Amino acid sequence: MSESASKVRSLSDEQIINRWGFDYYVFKALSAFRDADYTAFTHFTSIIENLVVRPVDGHSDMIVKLRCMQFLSRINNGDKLDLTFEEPKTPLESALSVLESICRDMSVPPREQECVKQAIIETLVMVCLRGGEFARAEEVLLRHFSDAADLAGKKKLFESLIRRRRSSHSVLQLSSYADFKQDMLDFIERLYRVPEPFLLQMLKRSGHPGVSSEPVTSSSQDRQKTSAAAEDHGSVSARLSLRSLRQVYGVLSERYGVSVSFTQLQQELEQEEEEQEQEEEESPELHLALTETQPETAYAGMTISRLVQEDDSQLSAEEEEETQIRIVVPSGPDSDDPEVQTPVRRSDTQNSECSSAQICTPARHTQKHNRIVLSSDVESEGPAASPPASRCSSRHKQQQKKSHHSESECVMMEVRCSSAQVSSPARPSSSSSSPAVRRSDRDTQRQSRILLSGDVESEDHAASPPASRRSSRHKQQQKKSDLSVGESAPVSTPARPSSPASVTRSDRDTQNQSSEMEVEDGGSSVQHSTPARPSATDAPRQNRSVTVSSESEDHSLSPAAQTPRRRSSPSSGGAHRRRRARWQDVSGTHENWSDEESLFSATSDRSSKKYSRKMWTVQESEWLKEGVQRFGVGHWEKIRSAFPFTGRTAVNLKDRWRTMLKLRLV
DNA sequence: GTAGGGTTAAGA
DNA sequence: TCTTAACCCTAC
Repeated sequence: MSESASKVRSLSDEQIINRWGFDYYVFKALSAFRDADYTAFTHFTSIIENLVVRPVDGHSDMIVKLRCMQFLSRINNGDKLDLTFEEPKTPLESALSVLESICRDMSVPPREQECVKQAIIETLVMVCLRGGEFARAEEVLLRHFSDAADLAGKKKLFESLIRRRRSSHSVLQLSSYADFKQDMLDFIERLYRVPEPFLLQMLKRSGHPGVSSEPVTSSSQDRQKTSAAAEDHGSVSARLSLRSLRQVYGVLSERYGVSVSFTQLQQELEQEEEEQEQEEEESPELHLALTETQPETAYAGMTISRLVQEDDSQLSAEEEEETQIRIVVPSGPDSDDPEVQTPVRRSDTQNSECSSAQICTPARHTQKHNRIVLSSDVESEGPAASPPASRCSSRHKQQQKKSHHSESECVMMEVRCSSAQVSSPARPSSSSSSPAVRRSDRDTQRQSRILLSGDVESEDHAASPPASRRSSRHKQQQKKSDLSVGESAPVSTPARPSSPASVTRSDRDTQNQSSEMEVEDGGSSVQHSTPARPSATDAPRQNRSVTVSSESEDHSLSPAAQTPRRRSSPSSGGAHRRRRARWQDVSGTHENWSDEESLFSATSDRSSKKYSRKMWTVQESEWLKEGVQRFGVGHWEKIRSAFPFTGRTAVNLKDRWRTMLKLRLV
């Protein structure tokens, strides 16, 4: 067998399946974008974002796809001037950077490149003007706007509007932002046509009725489809004979270069089943929960519970039960928003004046509501265009809800961290990729996230001085060993009130564990070599889960995960504690993933610039190594833009390289 | 943009 | 309190 084939064989089931999932969600995200269902788009990018922190079989076009997603995410948020993907750039400026990378990686005709660039810049100027940000408009105009003769008139006009502080002008209304988004999508699609994903093909081949690669058309439809798909999935698998499955697998695995044999998979499956059975003995409900049929729980609780069940076999039975109960409770009257359901659609905005504020608000609302949604599992979207005032009221609502549901939200965060990492459809993207889910003990970052997600919680989380942070950290650490994960509420300090954020620590840890994404890009896959570092009392990952499987063990050996900075609480007691200990053990640090790390998510609040530390993931280190191989040491900027680093500067790369050299990792 | 020394945050 | 990875600052 060829080397690559054996490499493929060495891939874990998770890597392969994540790759399928990745392809699928990229496909869906593009479809959603095409249908101007930007809410769904952000949901999908959020899923992708979470997916890629898990080990993924990184095939050749993965980076291209990631770039496209990055680009569209920035475009999608381009009318929100208060968001940033990379400070201090506006989303559209970030889009320009991504565009450069795209153009570098793929052969884009210079003419088209220039056109797209110019379109972005013009739109950015218009967005600034519409939003009354004249200084910024001027800056953009000076810094980016082409001096080409044919654009001189337009430039002059913009200059004049800036001078006169005019935020409305016929020119500004000529094109809507929604049109612009679609133009950018056209560009991406011209550049790279995403093939139909393997999973869809599988589903089609299974003869499953109603399966089409048609894009989602609206979030509500999406919901229906999603839930239908979820329901149907069970029946499909039930209907498929082993023989036909083997045939389909044969054909498709050949096409997609998956050379894990069917028999091998079967064996693994059997093995897993055995292990599952063992687990089942310990937590029979978990197994039950994995079935599609649900007890007559409220609708609202169902999907979330399934999410929990499908993914989080780490949850013990008792947790499971508790989780379900808690999730269902809040899905009361205020769990949905009647005024919602109006995504920004192209048709809507075409005729409208389409001021940036108008465009902005829905997304914000979405982001805000998502958290609620998450706990109620009723997807809702923000009102199409609500004035700031209504935002405020909705904010209050949110806060009220928060106080009511803080407990359940805690659970939700827990749910997310273990199960919904990859799959929560209700999870907002951008900021949302969870203000609260991310590193919570970073005031600045939390603050920025919070701001981004609609300022909902910002008041509660005023930045605290380092000292208090430290003390709160200590407190947490003290409590850590006593607290079970879901009980984070008591962990409250002025700096860190009891909120989902407190849970995020463990959440973070999980993410850390999963952060070492092994992209085996093409043939150059390099499993990260383990540095000879003492790995403390690495409690074995005894709580193996269906999702994490033995993968995580490999990862735990990675440098990032192996950093001695762990507070491994002695694993004693119930599953809570065991799991927690495991997270702590493999996490390396709770800060492996920070806000900026999200591939598609924006952060905001450029003002609060505080030193926050973000550990390097194995994946990033791999990129760096590859970059150095490709471009040579010292070309940090080139390397940075050649890989989808997020939140990393060239200097960061240089520093990391220095550290890697020091640690003899290279 | 990069190199290299200094500083800081956070785990041991 | 020590150690160290990540980050900052400044000179080039």
